[in-house]
Amino acid sequence: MNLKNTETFVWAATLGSFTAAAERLGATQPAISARIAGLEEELGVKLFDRTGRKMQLTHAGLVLLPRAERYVALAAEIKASVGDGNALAGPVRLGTSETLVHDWIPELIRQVHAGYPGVSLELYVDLSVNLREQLVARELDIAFLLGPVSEPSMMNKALCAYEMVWVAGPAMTLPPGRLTLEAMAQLPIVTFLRQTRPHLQIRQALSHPDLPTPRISGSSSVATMVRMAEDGVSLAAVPLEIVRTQIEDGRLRLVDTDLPLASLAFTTTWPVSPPNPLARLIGRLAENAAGARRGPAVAA
Amino acid sequence: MNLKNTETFVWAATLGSFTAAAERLGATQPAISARIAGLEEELGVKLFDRTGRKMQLTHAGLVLLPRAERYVALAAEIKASVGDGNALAGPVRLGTSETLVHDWIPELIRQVHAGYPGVSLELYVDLSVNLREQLVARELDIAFLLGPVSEPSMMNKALCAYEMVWVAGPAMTLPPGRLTLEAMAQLPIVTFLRQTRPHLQIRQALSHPDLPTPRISGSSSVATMVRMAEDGVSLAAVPLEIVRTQIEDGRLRLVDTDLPLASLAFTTTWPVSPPNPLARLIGRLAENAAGARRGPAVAA
DNA sequence: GCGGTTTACGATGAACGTAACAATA
DNA sequence: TATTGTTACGTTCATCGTAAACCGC
Repeated sequence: MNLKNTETFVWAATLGSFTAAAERLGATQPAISARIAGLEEELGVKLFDRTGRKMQLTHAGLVLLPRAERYVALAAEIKASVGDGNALAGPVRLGTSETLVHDWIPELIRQVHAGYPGVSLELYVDLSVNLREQLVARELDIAFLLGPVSEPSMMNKALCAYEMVWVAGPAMTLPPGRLTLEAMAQLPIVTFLRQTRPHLQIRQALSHPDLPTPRISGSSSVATMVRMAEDGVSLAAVPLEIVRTQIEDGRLRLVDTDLPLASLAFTTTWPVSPPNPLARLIGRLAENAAGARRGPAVAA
Repeated sequence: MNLKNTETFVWAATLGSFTAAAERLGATQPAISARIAGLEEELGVKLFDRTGRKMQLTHAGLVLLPRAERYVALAAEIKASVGDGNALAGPVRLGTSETLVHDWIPELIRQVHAGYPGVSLELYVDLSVNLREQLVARELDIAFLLGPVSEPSMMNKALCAYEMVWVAGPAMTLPPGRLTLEAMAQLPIVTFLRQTRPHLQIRQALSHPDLPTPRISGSSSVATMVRMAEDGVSLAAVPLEIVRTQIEDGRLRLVDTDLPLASLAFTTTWPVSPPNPLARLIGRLAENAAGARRGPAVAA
């Protein structure tokens, strides 16, 4: 019961391909073949049915899979509870929305590097829709995104929420008082990309026959959005937490509008199988990092 | 988390000595040192405190031990449930009372060889008192003995019971009717060795000031006892099951006496730690073998 | 000095990557 | 023909046993 062979089996069974498992595990495909063959020889049973285009688990393989997952998980639990930080080692592919990168993600990375030197974080910053796909394809081990992801194979856990606010630069001339939808529809607006929830919400609210066609631009970069607002180019819809310092020193000002924005509720999302203890560790650390830096509670 | 290293740790921790673990695992002592060192390096913690005369588990070692036992047990469970008979392999040191060797032990050995070719049974036939000591010293993995063994580290399970009977050869001249204690005390008697329960029971019953000094001889061999009875040399106290064929074909006859003997209640006994799945397997097979061949139920 | 552990070292065997081969659709 | 898994082979690394050194009683 070689642990490496067992882990390889779990990945090959989950991904349904030796080649994919080889990529995931950073080994060559023949090495995966050899590991599975070794496991099959040790147990005296075939685990995969190799006839046909696509690999299929045999009955023995189906019986083994949940046990192998427990075996791998137990090994990780031992390393976590008995070993020092170096015992838990390996790459973790972490996907995250950009918003979080501007808040507590750097702190998380610091904590991981300090407490678990063996863990190498691979950070993939992308839109939640893309992160979702990558999770399903097992290209990510864990992600922080606008969730939850409604997939039976995915676990979700509420992580943190951000109040969305309208901001403008001091140079921008605005009508006095609260902005009406009519007034907003005439202003250039910048927020997240089209595929995101805030963007969709704004577009829906302002897409009304009685209103002029709104000019909403999407940015993949929070920094860009903030800069455009600071320069007076656009009204911007952004998380309050991200622009808190700019508001405090006057580079941006809050704008009251008739269009209150839903807050951004992030979740930690990860595949239930194969179990990835390193990913779970990152998830727990993220809870702390997010909790410590989270702003005041906000209604959804 | 190499399984072999983990198993080695469990044995070294249980036996409190690398040398003892080396003997138990069929390896040299430096190999054990290397395995423990490998585990310590992988976990980044010391598991044994080597200062002083005798090895001592560190805190980390104490935390690891129960987890390592679970790890080893899970690996064995996988082999048993997924693998074929060859997956479960290794030596099992089985201790047994001689009585059982004359009944169902050969059948058990046949079953093990047929169903689990990788398991090599090492059979140690000895008195229950000695088997008990060997179990405590972890020199046996499992034993069938006159139990139970009252040790916190031992598990006992009732296995089978044998009705004890008095038999004599056809040539022996006996007073008519039921034998009184007085009559018995004048006859040469053969049964198990002095340290055994039947021997003690008979000696106690016949050691009375009003009776002549009984002549009780003990034999380490059931075959010898039977032979002595057949030849008319002695009255013999033996398990009915062992002499059933001799009684049926007239080589021995049952003798009614005023001294009814307690039946022999055997238990399967094994150390709870380290967990030995192979030993448990043998124990379960023994239940079947003993149950299938067990004679009629007998009062204690 | 003695029982027991670690260190040193050479040999055996396991695991990997490269490359060539085989099979399936 | 393209994709995927297997076989062949040379290299590298881990593990073991023998032998010697080390250490606490």
